[in-house]
Amino acid sequence: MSSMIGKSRLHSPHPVDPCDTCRVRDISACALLDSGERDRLTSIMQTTMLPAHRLIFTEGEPARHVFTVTDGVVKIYKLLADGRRQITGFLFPGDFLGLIHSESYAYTAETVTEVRLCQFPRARLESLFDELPNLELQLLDMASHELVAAQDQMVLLGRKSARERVASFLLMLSMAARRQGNPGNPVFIPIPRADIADYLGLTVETVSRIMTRFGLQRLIQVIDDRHVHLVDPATLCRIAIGTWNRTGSL
Amino acid sequence: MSSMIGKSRLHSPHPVDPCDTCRVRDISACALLDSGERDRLTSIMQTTMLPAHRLIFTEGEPARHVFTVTDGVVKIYKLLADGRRQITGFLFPGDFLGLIHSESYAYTAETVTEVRLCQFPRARLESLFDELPNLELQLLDMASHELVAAQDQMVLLGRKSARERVASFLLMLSMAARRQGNPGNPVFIPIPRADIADYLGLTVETVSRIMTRFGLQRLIQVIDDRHVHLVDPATLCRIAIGTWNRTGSL
DNA sequence: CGGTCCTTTGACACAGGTCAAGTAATGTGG
DNA sequence: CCACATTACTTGACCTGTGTCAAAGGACCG
Repeated sequence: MSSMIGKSRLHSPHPVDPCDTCRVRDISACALLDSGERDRLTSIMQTTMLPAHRLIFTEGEPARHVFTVTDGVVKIYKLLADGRRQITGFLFPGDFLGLIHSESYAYTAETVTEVRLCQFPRARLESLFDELPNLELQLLDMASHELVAAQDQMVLLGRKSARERVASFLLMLSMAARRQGNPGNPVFIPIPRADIADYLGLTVETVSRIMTRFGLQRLIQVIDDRHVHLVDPATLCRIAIGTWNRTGSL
Repeated sequence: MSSMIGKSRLHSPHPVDPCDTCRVRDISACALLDSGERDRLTSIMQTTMLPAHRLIFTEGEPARHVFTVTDGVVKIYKLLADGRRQITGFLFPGDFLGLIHSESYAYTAETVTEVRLCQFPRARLESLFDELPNLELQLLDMASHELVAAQDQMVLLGRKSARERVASFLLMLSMAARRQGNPGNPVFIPIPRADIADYLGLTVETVSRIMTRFGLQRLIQVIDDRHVHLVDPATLCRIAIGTWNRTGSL
């Protein structure tokens, strides 16, 4: 059965305070837009800093803004009535948030670390569609990439073993770091075990046990809770994709 | 005029069945397009009939076409190296297939029943983007609905018990039937157990056992392999959403 | 110091997987 | 029409990977 770990702890109910906001720069990762078009975009956006463990918006809330993450890590999740939680994704700098074709958000978003966000009022963003036709294309592009990621996650959740899930997760983090220009190998894990568990469909205990086992098997070296050196990334990768069954004596 | 996200359905003058909003609709029936625009679309499309259990395209294959299902059921899935399979979705009439912003398909698509498809050459579809600006918006709409569905499926796969998954599945089928104007209650299950299992992240045996248990508990009445009467849909629904823990003596 | 939170570890339980057998429906060839 | 595969589904007995529960160590903090 599923876990119902620590839901209350995670809900610090402080929505975005507009007073925190101040206008800054952003590129918003739109390769399709030229500089004039980007200026048009930046003109309607607002930058916000949020501390860790802060709600950005909740499932069902009217969707008034769309965001991009410019710094830090955000998690998005859905809850079942009894508190079971599934984290459907982590967002890193450059990722888009709240792109939902409906009046209300379909999930809850919360900061994991301290986060810098760019906020676009949805109404004004949509009014730019006529003006910036490439914008829609860009959004479509993003949505279909998210869809691909979602399908990979369904494979992970439906068909992978716990070891395979954890291996996939470590490699995912490593790649995310590299994409941001950070070193991918001593992997920095800005995400607590409870969130990893709820992302992988496991319990904290299982995640913890697998990490120690990977350590004993010399696949990784656990530096501390938040830092892991990938000693044998090739094997980890084969574990992650489901080629590699030897559990070893451990 | 509706250049606003979500306008097509949510701001429509007619009240809509909430079930309707859960699914992507046929692109050529798209509300955003006028009849001339629809003609433009139909001019580049081709209709095909396929028998059951036929590959439509495979993961990794160059994505040359985009499809809509007009009749029958299609499954899309991904495989792990050792043959484990995760079905990431079933497509019913009106659903869109192959909407991928990349050179190759991200998953395999196969007919479950006999199927009628409309085929659009991707290159020609994309060249219509300038001509029919609403088309992109419609595609964005579809993609974001699929994304919502994908997130629900992640909750199911990551956090729901076997009973909860099977209950969710039966209700999903019932709603899909109703959306197509068919009776939703004696549910017709055009999908073999093996496919149900690979969709729910279970085994055939477990699916089978749960179905009989639901029968013994008078929640459903199994007419035959492919027909089930939902005797107590309310309880099934509470099971599906995770409110209802009594396993009963069975 | 004594709390609180996060993580790890151990002992144990159980949901669901595995393996194997049995039944029913359908098709196939003679 | 009958043997006889073949395929799909169910059922039972058993096993195992993860979940559950409980405890303990560290880090941080007022």
